[in-house]
Amino acid sequence: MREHGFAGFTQPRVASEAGVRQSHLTYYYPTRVDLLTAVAHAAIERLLAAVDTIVEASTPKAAAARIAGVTVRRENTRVIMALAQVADQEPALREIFRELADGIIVRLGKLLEQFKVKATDEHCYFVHALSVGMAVIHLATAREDGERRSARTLEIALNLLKKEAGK
Amino acid sequence: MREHGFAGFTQPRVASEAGVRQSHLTYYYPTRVDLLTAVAHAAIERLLAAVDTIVEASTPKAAAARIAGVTVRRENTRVIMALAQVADQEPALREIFRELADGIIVRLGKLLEQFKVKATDEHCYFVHALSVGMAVIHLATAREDGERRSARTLEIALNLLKKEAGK
DNA sequence: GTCTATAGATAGATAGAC
DNA sequence: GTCTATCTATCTATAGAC
Repeated sequence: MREHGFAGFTQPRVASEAGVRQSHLTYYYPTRVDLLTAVAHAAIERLLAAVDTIVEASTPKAAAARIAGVTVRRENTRVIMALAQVADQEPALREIFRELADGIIVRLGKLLEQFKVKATDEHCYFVHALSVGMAVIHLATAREDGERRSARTLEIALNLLKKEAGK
Repeated sequence: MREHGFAGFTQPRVASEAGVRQSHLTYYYPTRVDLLTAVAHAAIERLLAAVDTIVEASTPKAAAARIAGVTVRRENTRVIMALAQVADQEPALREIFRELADGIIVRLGKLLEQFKVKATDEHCYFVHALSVGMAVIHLATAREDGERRSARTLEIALNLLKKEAGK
């Protein structure tokens, strides 16, 4: 999934990568959705861990750079995006994505508080959505200046929030 | 694609919906990518038209509401997201998405200028990414308060930009 | 030029061997 | 419990009929 996205994620391929027969894979994951659910859990744990390292940033500029770094990891975006599409059609995965979203909001809350920025859920959601959007746009357009652009835009956003809080 | 997303978009289904045989569909669109490219052109034209109606909004609040309305049209997001994933793997579609991104930036520029907001490309990109992110999060989580949340967040964002410009 | 029968490949799932 | 041969469904693409 990291390489070929949703379309490339098939039982035969996964089995082959894992060194087992496709027919054996279905013993552990009887249906395709079972397998996707397991992948979703793993991917989300990974992503939240990445967000945790962002929270450690000490300045808004450093945080912006770290978030930008995550948004341009295309393999990462590819996986989450593929899973998001499954979530759109599968209630089980949707639940996992709600937990992911909540987890990110909590972590961003800590980050913003650290910078003495007003950290309501709405402000956290704002930063979250902005980051997701940049990641998706980067995946689809693959522009070379993606990371710089993301970092600059995040800096602008965090600064705006800071000024808002300063009043 | 509007209903079942990327996974449901197959030649047999499209052909059936169109009232022709699958084998006939391949006469007009020899390969799957040809078909996807045609769909991308149509979807993007549609989306830009929607953005055009947003630009007509006379107040930031009205604009926020209209953008929020677009972000929660799930069938819409489903299509664009599916195509974005194809773009990730197909250079031909990537080019189309770059044009889409540029088209949106231009239109948002007009919108922001209308509100006397500093409308650099970066500020437009900011609003674009924020909107994309909200749409994707809404697709994956399907929360009921999605539209209100989107509208509120966009209002906050536009207000922040306005204050920035007021200085 | 328009359309279809058919091929060729690959997907996901199951019944059953060990 | 672990693993596989095999079945069925479905997909994309082509060669060729009209």
